[in-house]
Amino acid sequence: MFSVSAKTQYAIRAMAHLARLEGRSATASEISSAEGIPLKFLEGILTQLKTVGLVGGERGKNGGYRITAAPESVTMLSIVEAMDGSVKPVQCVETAGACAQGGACLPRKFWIGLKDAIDAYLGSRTLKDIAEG
Amino acid sequence: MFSVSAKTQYAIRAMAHLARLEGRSATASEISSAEGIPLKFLEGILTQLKTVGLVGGERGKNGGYRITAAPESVTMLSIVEAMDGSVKPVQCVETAGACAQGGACLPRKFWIGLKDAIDAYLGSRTLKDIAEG
DNA sequence: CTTATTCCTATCGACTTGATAGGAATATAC
DNA sequence: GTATATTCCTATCAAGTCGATAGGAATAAG
Repeated sequence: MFSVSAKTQYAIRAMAHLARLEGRSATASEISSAEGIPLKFLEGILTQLKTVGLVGGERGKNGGYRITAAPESVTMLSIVEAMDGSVKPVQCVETAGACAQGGACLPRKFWIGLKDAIDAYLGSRTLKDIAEG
Repeated sequence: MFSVSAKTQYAIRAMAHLARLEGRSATASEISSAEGIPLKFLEGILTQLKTVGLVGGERGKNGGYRITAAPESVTMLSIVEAMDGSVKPVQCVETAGACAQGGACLPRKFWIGLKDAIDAYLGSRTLKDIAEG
Protein backbone atom coordinates (compact mmCIF):
# COMPACT_ATOMS: atom_id res chain seq x y z
CA MET A 1 0.00 0.00 0.00
CA PHE A 2 1.12 3.49 -0.88
CA SER A 3 4.13 2.21 -2.69
CA VAL A 4 6.36 4.70 -4.44
CA SER A 5 7.12 4.22 -8.12
CA ALA A 6 10.55 3.15 -9.30
CA LYS A 7 10.58 6.39 -11.26
CA THR A 8 10.38 8.48 -8.11
CA GLN A 9 13.00 6.39 -6.34
CA TYR A 10 15.30 6.77 -9.34
CA ALA A 11 14.65 10.50 -9.40
CA ILE A 12 15.67 10.83 -5.78
CA ARG A 13 18.86 8.90 -6.36
CA ALA A 14 19.65 11.02 -9.40
CA MET A 15 18.97 14.23 -7.51
CA ALA A 16 21.13 13.06 -4.61
CA HIS A 17 23.91 12.28 -7.06
CA LEU A 18 23.72 15.76 -8.53
CA ALA A 19 23.53 17.26 -5.05
CA ARG A 20 26.85 15.66 -4.11
CA LEU A 21 28.39 17.34 -7.17
CA GLU A 22 27.66 20.74 -5.66
CA GLY A 23 26.68 22.48 -8.85
CA ARG A 24 29.01 20.67 -11.23
CA SER A 25 27.31 18.86 -14.06
CA ALA A 26 27.04 15.17 -14.89
CA THR A 27 25.81 13.43 -18.01
CA ALA A 28 22.89 11.04 -17.97
CA SER A 29 25.36 8.27 -18.80
CA GLU A 30 27.45 8.99 -15.73
CA ILE A 31 24.45 9.04 -13.43
CA SER A 32 23.09 5.91 -15.06
CA SER A 33 26.17 3.83 -14.41
CA ALA A 34 26.94 5.32 -11.03
CA GLU A 35 23.44 4.81 -9.67
CA GLY A 36 22.41 1.74 -11.62
CA ILE A 37 19.51 3.35 -13.44
CA PRO A 38 18.59 2.29 -17.01
CA LEU A 39 19.91 5.06 -19.24
CA LYS A 40 16.89 5.62 -21.44
CA PHE A 41 14.57 5.55 -18.48
CA LEU A 42 16.78 8.04 -16.66
CA GLU A 43 16.75 10.41 -19.63
CA GLY A 44 12.99 10.72 -19.32
CA ILE A 45 13.25 11.30 -15.60
CA LEU A 46 15.82 14.05 -16.01
CA THR A 47 13.73 15.72 -18.68
CA GLN A 48 10.82 15.70 -16.28
CA LEU A 49 12.94 17.13 -13.48
CA LYS A 50 14.05 19.80 -15.89
CA THR A 51 10.54 20.91 -16.82
CA VAL A 52 9.83 21.75 -13.18
CA GLY A 53 13.17 23.49 -12.86
CA LEU A 54 14.81 21.18 -10.34
CA VAL A 55 17.69 20.56 -12.72
CA GLY A 56 19.13 22.38 -15.67
CA GLY A 57 20.22 20.63 -18.85
CA GLU A 58 22.80 21.64 -21.40
CA ARG A 59 22.84 20.01 -24.80
CA GLY A 60 25.67 19.10 -27.10
CA LYS A 61 29.18 17.98 -26.39
CA ASN A 62 30.28 18.61 -22.80
CA GLY A 63 26.63 18.92 -21.97
CA GLY A 64 24.92 17.42 -18.96
CA TYR A 65 22.67 18.12 -16.03
CA ARG A 66 23.26 20.19 -12.94
CA ILE A 67 21.20 20.91 -9.86
CA THR A 68 19.66 24.38 -9.82
CA ALA A 69 19.18 24.99 -6.10
CA ALA A 70 20.85 24.24 -2.78
CA PRO A 71 20.01 20.71 -1.59
CA GLU A 72 18.63 22.02 1.69
CA SER A 73 16.05 24.04 -0.20
CA VAL A 74 14.82 21.16 -2.36
CA THR A 75 11.98 19.38 -0.55
CA MET A 76 11.23 15.73 -1.14
CA LEU A 77 7.70 16.81 -1.92
CA SER A 78 8.87 18.79 -4.92
CA ILE A 79 10.65 15.73 -6.33
CA VAL A 80 7.75 13.38 -5.69
CA GLU A 81 5.28 15.80 -7.24
CA ALA A 82 7.49 16.29 -10.26
CA MET A 83 7.39 12.57 -10.93
CA ASP A 84 3.92 11.38 -9.99
CA GLY A 85 1.90 14.54 -9.50
CA SER A 86 0.42 15.92 -6.32
CA VAL A 87 -0.58 13.72 -3.40
CA LYS A 88 -4.22 12.83 -3.99
CA PRO A 89 -5.55 9.79 -2.10
CA VAL A 90 -8.93 10.16 -3.82
CA GLN A 91 -9.99 12.26 -6.79
CA CYS A 92 -12.36 14.49 -4.84
CA VAL A 93 -9.66 16.04 -2.65
CA GLU A 94 -9.23 18.61 -5.40
CA THR A 95 -12.79 19.00 -6.62
CA ALA A 96 -14.76 20.41 -3.70
CA GLY A 97 -18.12 20.41 -5.44
CA ALA A 98 -18.03 16.82 -6.73
CA CYS A 99 -19.52 15.19 -3.66
CA ALA A 100 -23.28 15.41 -3.07
CA GLN A 101 -22.66 16.11 0.60
CA GLY A 102 -20.52 19.10 -0.20
CA GLY A 103 -18.46 20.48 2.67
CA ALA A 104 -20.06 18.12 5.16
CA CYS A 105 -18.58 15.02 3.53
CA LEU A 106 -16.68 13.28 6.32
CA PRO A 107 -14.71 10.88 4.11
CA ARG A 108 -13.43 13.79 2.07
CA LYS A 109 -12.22 15.55 5.19
CA PHE A 110 -10.52 12.34 6.19
CA TRP A 111 -8.68 12.00 2.89
CA ILE A 112 -7.70 15.65 2.88
CA GLY A 113 -6.27 15.11 6.35
CA LEU A 114 -4.21 12.24 5.00
CA LYS A 115 -2.96 14.34 2.12
CA ASP A 116 -2.00 17.09 4.54
CA ALA A 117 -0.11 14.65 6.76
CA ILE A 118 1.84 13.26 3.82
CA ASP A 119 2.52 16.70 2.34
CA ALA A 120 3.71 17.95 5.72
CA TYR A 121 6.20 15.12 6.06
CA LEU A 122 7.48 15.26 2.51
CA GLY A 123 7.61 19.04 2.63
CA SER A 124 9.72 19.05 5.78
CA ARG A 125 12.48 16.82 4.44
CA THR A 126 15.01 18.02 1.92
CA LEU A 127 17.52 16.57 -0.48
CA LYS A 128 20.24 17.40 2.00
CA ASP A 129 18.74 14.92 4.48
CA ILE A 130 19.06 12.20 1.85
CA ALA A 131 22.29 13.02 0.09
CA GLU A 132 24.39 13.02 3.29
CA GLY A 133 26.27 16.16 2.19
CA MET B 1 0.22 10.04 -6.30
CA PHE B 2 -0.60 7.84 -3.36
CA SER B 3 -4.07 7.17 -4.64
CA VAL B 4 -6.27 4.79 -2.72
CA SER B 5 -7.80 1.83 -4.55
CA ALA B 6 -11.51 1.70 -5.29
CA LYS B 7 -11.54 -1.46 -3.24
CA THR B 8 -10.44 0.36 -0.11
CA GLN B 9 -12.88 3.21 -0.68
CA TYR B 10 -15.68 0.69 -1.14
CA ALA B 11 -14.60 -1.12 2.01
CA ILE B 12 -14.80 2.09 4.03
CA ARG B 13 -18.27 2.85 2.70
CA ALA B 14 -19.40 -0.68 3.49
CA MET B 15 -17.95 -0.53 6.99
CA ALA B 16 -19.57 2.85 7.59
CA HIS B 17 -22.88 1.40 6.44
CA LEU B 18 -22.57 -1.49 8.88
CA ALA B 19 -21.48 0.90 11.62
CA ARG B 20 -24.69 2.88 11.26
CA LEU B 21 -26.63 -0.37 11.79
CA GLU B 22 -25.21 -0.65 15.30
CA GLY B 23 -24.69 -4.38 15.28
CA ARG B 24 -27.67 -5.38 13.17
CA SER B 25 -26.81 -7.28 10.02
CA ALA B 26 -27.18 -6.39 6.36
CA THR B 27 -26.87 -8.54 3.26
CA ALA B 28 -24.32 -7.84 0.58
CA SER B 29 -27.22 -7.01 -1.71
CA GLU B 30 -28.52 -4.34 0.64
CA ILE B 31 -25.13 -2.73 1.02
CA SER B 32 -24.54 -2.96 -2.71
CA SER B 33 -27.67 -1.05 -3.66
CA ALA B 34 -27.50 1.39 -0.76
CA GLU B 35 -23.89 2.35 -1.37
CA GLY B 36 -23.67 1.85 -5.11
CA ILE B 37 -21.04 -0.86 -5.03
CA PRO B 38 -21.02 -3.67 -7.64
CA LEU B 39 -22.42 -6.71 -5.84
CA LYS B 40 -19.88 -9.32 -6.86
CA PHE B 41 -17.03 -6.97 -6.18
CA LEU B 42 -18.47 -6.16 -2.79
CA GLU B 43 -18.77 -9.84 -1.89
CA GLY B 44 -15.03 -10.23 -2.26
CA ILE B 45 -14.42 -7.15 -0.15
CA LEU B 46 -16.66 -8.38 2.66
CA THR B 47 -14.97 -11.77 2.61
CA GLN B 48 -11.65 -10.02 2.99
CA LEU B 49 -12.95 -7.90 5.86
CA LYS B 50 -14.20 -11.07 7.45
CA THR B 51 -10.86 -12.86 7.33
CA VAL B 52 -9.30 -10.10 9.43
CA GLY B 53 -12.26 -10.15 11.80
CA LEU B 54 -13.63 -6.69 11.12
CA VAL B 55 -17.00 -8.10 10.16
CA GLY B 56 -18.79 -11.36 10.84
CA GLY B 57 -20.69 -13.25 8.16
CA GLU B 58 -23.62 -15.58 8.51
CA ARG B 59 -24.60 -17.86 5.66
CA GLY B 60 -27.96 -19.10 4.47
CA LYS B 61 -31.36 -17.49 4.45
CA ASN B 62 -31.57 -14.45 6.74
CA GLY B 63 -27.80 -14.37 6.65
CA GLY B 64 -25.71 -11.26 6.22
CA TYR B 65 -22.81 -9.30 7.61
CA ARG B 66 -22.48 -7.42 10.87
CA ILE B 67 -19.76 -5.29 12.37
CA THR B 68 -17.82 -7.01 15.15
CA ALA B 69 -16.51 -4.05 17.14
CA ALA B 70 -17.54 -0.57 18.19
CA PRO B 71 -16.91 1.96 15.39
CA GLU B 72 -14.75 4.10 17.66
CA SER B 73 -12.36 1.18 18.12
CA VAL B 74 -11.97 0.41 14.43
CA THR B 75 -9.08 2.42 13.03
CA MET B 76 -8.95 3.44 9.42
CA LEU B 77 -5.52 1.82 9.32
CA SER B 78 -7.03 -1.57 10.05
CA ILE B 79 -9.42 -1.23 7.12
CA VAL B 80 -6.77 0.01 4.72
CA GLU B 81 -4.38 -2.75 5.73
CA ALA B 82 -7.09 -5.38 5.35
CA MET B 83 -7.59 -4.32 1.75
CA ASP B 84 -4.19 -3.41 0.39
CA GLY B 85 -1.72 -4.62 3.00
CA SER B 86 0.56 -2.60 5.23
CA VAL B 87 1.84 0.83 4.31
CA LYS B 88 5.14 0.26 2.56
CA PRO B 89 6.43 3.12 0.37
CA VAL B 90 9.40 1.01 -0.70
CA GLN B 91 10.11 -2.69 -0.30
CA CYS B 92 13.07 -2.25 2.02
CA VAL B 93 11.09 -0.67 4.85
CA GLU B 94 10.44 -4.19 6.08
CA THR B 95 13.71 -5.90 5.22
CA ALA B 96 16.37 -4.20 7.29
CA GLY B 97 19.31 -6.12 5.87
CA ALA B 98 18.50 -5.71 2.18
CA CYS B 99 20.33 -2.44 1.70
CA ALA B 100 24.12 -2.51 1.39
CA GLN B 101 24.37 0.52 3.64
CA GLY B 102 22.51 -1.22 6.43
CA GLY B 103 21.29 0.98 9.24
CA ALA B 104 23.06 4.04 7.86
CA CYS B 105 20.89 4.13 4.74
CA LEU B 106 19.38 7.61 4.72
CA PRO B 107 16.72 6.99 2.08
CA ARG B 108 15.44 4.03 4.05
CA LYS B 109 15.11 6.17 7.18
CA PHE B 110 13.27 8.71 5.10
CA TRP B 111 10.76 6.16 3.79
CA ILE B 112 10.26 4.65 7.21
CA GLY B 113 9.52 8.13 8.48
CA LEU B 114 6.87 8.50 5.79
CA LYS B 115 5.35 5.16 6.68
CA ASP B 116 5.25 6.20 10.33
CA ALA B 117 3.55 9.49 9.48
CA ILE B 118 0.89 7.75 7.41
CA ASP B 119 0.36 4.99 9.96
CA ALA B 120 0.05 7.57 12.72
CA TYR B 121 -2.65 9.46 10.87
CA LEU B 122 -4.62 6.41 9.77
CA GLY B 123 -4.24 4.84 13.19
CA SER B 124 -5.63 7.91 14.94
CA ARG B 125 -8.87 8.07 12.93
CA THR B 126 -11.69 5.62 13.46
CA LEU B 127 -14.80 4.46 11.69
CA LYS B 128 -16.82 6.64 14.00
CA ASP B 129 -15.17 9.74 12.54
CA ILE B 130 -16.36 8.67 9.09
CA ALA B 131 -19.75 7.17 9.76
CA GLU B 132 -21.13 10.24 11.55
CA GLY B 133 -22.85 7.99 14.09
C1' DC C 1 32.15 17.47 -40.05
C1' DT C 2 32.54 14.45 -36.42
C1' DT C 3 31.24 13.47 -32.01
C1' DA C 4 28.78 13.65 -27.66
C1' DT C 5 25.00 14.82 -25.62
C1' DT C 6 20.10 16.25 -24.56
C1' DC C 7 15.53 15.70 -26.08
C1' DC C 8 11.30 13.76 -28.50
C1' DT C 9 8.07 10.00 -29.84
C1' DA C 10 6.69 5.43 -30.25
C1' DT C 11 6.37 0.91 -28.71
C1' DC C 12 6.47 -3.37 -25.85
C1' DG C 13 5.53 -6.98 -22.28
C1' DA C 14 4.22 -7.72 -17.65
C1' DC C 15 1.52 -6.69 -14.05
C1' DT C 16 -2.39 -4.68 -11.53
C1' DT C 17 -7.09 -3.39 -11.07
C1' DG C 18 -11.96 -3.11 -11.29
C1' DA C 19 -15.46 -5.88 -12.63
C1' DT C 20 -18.17 -10.05 -14.12
C1' DA C 21 -19.69 -14.96 -14.15
C1' DG C 22 -20.96 -19.36 -12.50
C1' DG C 23 -21.72 -22.13 -9.14
C1' DA C 24 -20.75 -24.69 -4.50
C1' DA C 25 -21.78 -24.61 0.47
C1' DT C 26 -24.95 -23.53 3.97
C1' DA C 27 -28.80 -22.15 6.63
C1' DT C 28 -33.79 -20.90 7.08
C1' DA C 29 -38.68 -21.48 6.25
C1' DC C 30 -42.53 -23.78 4.90
C1' DG D 1 -37.12 -32.34 2.51
C1' DT D 2 -37.55 -29.11 -0.92
C1' DA D 3 -37.33 -24.47 -2.30
C1' DT D 4 -35.03 -20.26 -1.41
C1' DA D 5 -31.77 -16.85 0.03
C1' DT D 6 -27.51 -16.05 1.18
C1' DT D 7 -22.34 -16.40 1.90
C1' DC D 8 -18.31 -18.09 -0.14
C1' DC D 9 -14.98 -19.96 -3.71
C1' DT D 10 -12.60 -19.93 -8.27
C1' DA D 11 -11.92 -18.44 -12.79
C1' DT D 12 -11.84 -15.08 -16.21
C1' DC D 13 -11.73 -10.57 -18.72
C1' DA D 14 -10.77 -5.81 -20.50
C1' DA D 15 -8.49 -1.74 -19.61
C1' DG D 16 -5.04 0.75 -17.72
C1' DT D 17 -0.39 1.54 -15.65
C1' DC D 18 4.50 0.80 -15.29
C1' DG D 19 9.13 -0.18 -16.13
C1' DA D 20 11.88 -0.49 -19.85
C1' DT D 21 13.68 -0.24 -24.69
C1' DA D 22 14.46 1.72 -29.34
C1' DG D 23 15.41 4.97 -32.87
C1' DG D 24 16.45 9.09 -34.08
C1' DA D 25 16.15 14.49 -34.24
C1' DA D 26 18.15 18.76 -32.33
C1' DT D 27 22.06 20.96 -30.55
C1' DA D 28 26.61 22.30 -29.24
C1' DA D 29 31.86 21.74 -28.88
C1' DG D 30 36.08 21.17 -31.08
